[in-house]
Amino acid sequence: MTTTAPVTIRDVAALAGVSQATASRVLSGNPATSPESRTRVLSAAADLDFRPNAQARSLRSTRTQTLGLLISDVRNPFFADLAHSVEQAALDRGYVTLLGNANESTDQQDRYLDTFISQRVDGVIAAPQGAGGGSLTALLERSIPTVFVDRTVEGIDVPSVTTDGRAGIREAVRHLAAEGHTRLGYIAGPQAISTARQRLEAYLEAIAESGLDQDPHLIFYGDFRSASGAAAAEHLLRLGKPPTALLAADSPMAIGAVAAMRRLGVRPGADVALVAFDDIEWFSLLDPALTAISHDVGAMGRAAVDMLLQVIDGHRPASLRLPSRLVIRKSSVRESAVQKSAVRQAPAESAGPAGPGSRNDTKQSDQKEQLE
Amino acid sequence: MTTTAPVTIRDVAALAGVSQATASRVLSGNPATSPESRTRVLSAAADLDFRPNAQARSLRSTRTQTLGLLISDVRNPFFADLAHSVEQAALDRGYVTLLGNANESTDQQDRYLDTFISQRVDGVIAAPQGAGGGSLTALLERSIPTVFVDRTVEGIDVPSVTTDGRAGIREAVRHLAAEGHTRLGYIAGPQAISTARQRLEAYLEAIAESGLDQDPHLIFYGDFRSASGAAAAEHLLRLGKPPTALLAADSPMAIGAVAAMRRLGVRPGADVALVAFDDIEWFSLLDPALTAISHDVGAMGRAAVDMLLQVIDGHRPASLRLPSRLVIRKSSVRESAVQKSAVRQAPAESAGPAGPGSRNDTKQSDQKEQLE
DNA sequence: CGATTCCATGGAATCGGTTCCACGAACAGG
DNA sequence: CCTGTTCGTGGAACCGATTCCATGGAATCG
Repeated sequence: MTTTAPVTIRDVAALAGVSQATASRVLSGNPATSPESRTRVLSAAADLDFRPNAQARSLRSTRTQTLGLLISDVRNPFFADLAHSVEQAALDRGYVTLLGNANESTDQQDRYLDTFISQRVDGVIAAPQGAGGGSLTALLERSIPTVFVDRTVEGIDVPSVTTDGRAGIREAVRHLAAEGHTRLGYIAGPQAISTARQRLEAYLEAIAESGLDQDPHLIFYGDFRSASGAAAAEHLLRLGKPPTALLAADSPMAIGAVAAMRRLGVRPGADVALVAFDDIEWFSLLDPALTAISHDVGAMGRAAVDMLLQVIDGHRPASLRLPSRLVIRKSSVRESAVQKSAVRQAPAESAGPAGPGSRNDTKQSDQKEQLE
Repeated sequence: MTTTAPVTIRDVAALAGVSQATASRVLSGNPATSPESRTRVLSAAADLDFRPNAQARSLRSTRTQTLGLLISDVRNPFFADLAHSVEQAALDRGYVTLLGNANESTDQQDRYLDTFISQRVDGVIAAPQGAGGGSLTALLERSIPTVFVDRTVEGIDVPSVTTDGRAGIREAVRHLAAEGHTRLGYIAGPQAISTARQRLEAYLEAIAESGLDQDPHLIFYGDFRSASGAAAAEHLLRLGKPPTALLAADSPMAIGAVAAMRRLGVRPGADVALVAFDDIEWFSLLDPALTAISHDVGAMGRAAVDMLLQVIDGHRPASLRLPSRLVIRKSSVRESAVQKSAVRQAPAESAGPAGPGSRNDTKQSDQKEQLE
């Protein structure tokens, strides 16, 4: 338990027989160094197993090589995917990621943004919620490079990468209309969140366009978590004139809806159609497989990092809207029981590269194949 | 774009009419301050919207209020849950979490551990992999407080929170034996990881104990990712004498196995039984619902944080082994087609509080119920 | 060959907090 | 009334890097 004093750059310089300044230049890649001192410093650093103190470094240089990622919940598979792609893209460019879970709470969001400010992160990628107040303003007042991802905040003008849900939702509504549904139930997200507002708006437009029933009782406001999706399904399916199809504004609520339908003895697909916003790897494994509005989360995360680095470099990149599209599976297609059992044995979309097993292709790095 | 100089504690002190030292004492909660100067400093800080520079603070105080969490992949629901609980528990105690995804790669693990060292995190919670070499050793040589979670490394003696998989696996094997299976297929994890080794060992013991077939061809070594689970199922089910039940050592591989079984036209439960290690919220939503070995991830994360804080305080807490237990669902129970359709409408375990919709009860904080 | 540029280098200032230390005032005890 | 604590305070050192600036030697140029 001898607490040996940590190795500093002074020790490295001393061992290498050069000044502290030279050691620093070598170790931070400054070109103004002779090959001679370069080798001496590097070998001294290696001998001492020197690890520069990031605090000291960034105190002077005002760059931390750290970026903050604010999301609402890692347990939501969509955000887990997003966190993963952001983190990997950042790592590739030499940044580490500080992760903050707002837990769909504005207080905790502020708490994390404050932390990001104190930590002097070089930039922030945020899936924000609520209005523009609080620490979000503090962030911008300090002109800390920021980009929004997935969500935006009205009135705050920062570059963003979002999904254009409109196309997917319109496709979904048309698809359900084509299947003969006229009364759809919509499980909306919390209207404090931009994506929830946009999806609801797009939905309302789409049902008007397709001439479907616009009864406001068919809309239930959830909170983007699974429990509220369950409550929504129960409520909607117990209406006097229940809908024959449900559309959930995010995947956790769709999961909740599936659970509630099971409890109520309602079979998704056969009895009531179900469509989810956000496609998740294993949605195709449910029986019936879940129809979903899909978008490319990996691309979204990488684009957000690229964009943020541009902002850090002083540019002002244009916002990006990524497309969404409907992936039709069994949960929204009427069919007889016979067809159904046939389908179960060989589901339509499972053979191709879109199948669940092959979805890890974002980066086919080191897939050890097997070895028995 | 007027880049105003950031507010420092000097500015706060000047406005409050006290010295820098006093301002610092007030702002860091040092009791040796008069109520008089306390109010003056606090109001000055508020007026200027002062945010202390965490770098400067921790450079001098050698405490960063930051801890590093190293996991292998956030996209694995088990680790997402773990990350969430660790992060929340840490936040409650005033720490922020630096998240590192090793991506099941030792190189990336080292890269993140190096970052943690450079960032001078106050402690590290790691689900490690590989042998004890590399940056793991560097961490311990610097006596940086560390605890292992979920996994351990042979020969490295740090406190850990792990799951005792033995009981769950034995239960699972007995259950399958009782269902009449004699040839089980086992989808093992990579043997560089402690949990994979332990689970395999427990499995081998259990099948010997239950007198089941010990044919080594029935064991397939995957990599804890879904693609390898799919490969495993395909391989095992195409053997000359295929197994009648599969046991997967983690949930992504189980998901891959489900996908592969679908592709092969093999019905989980009815044709081949399937049991997964790690229970996931929506496993009960699959049809048939997946039998799984379950453990309390939230408790694991919280315990890891508690333990780490004790190590930081200079104590030497004892390691903790959390229990696992088998949750039997339809995927491992033989039944007739008639029973099956009845079950689909009201699955056995969905009514009670263990149902999927209610699984968010780890912390029933602010569940907005609904509002329509 | 002398003047000028180039370049690697070391000394010292610096980033923005925390903390050591000395000091003076207030207060309690004898 | 004098001594001994206690307590809040300010000045200054300090944490460990980066970076400004001056310097001297080598290389280049007229």
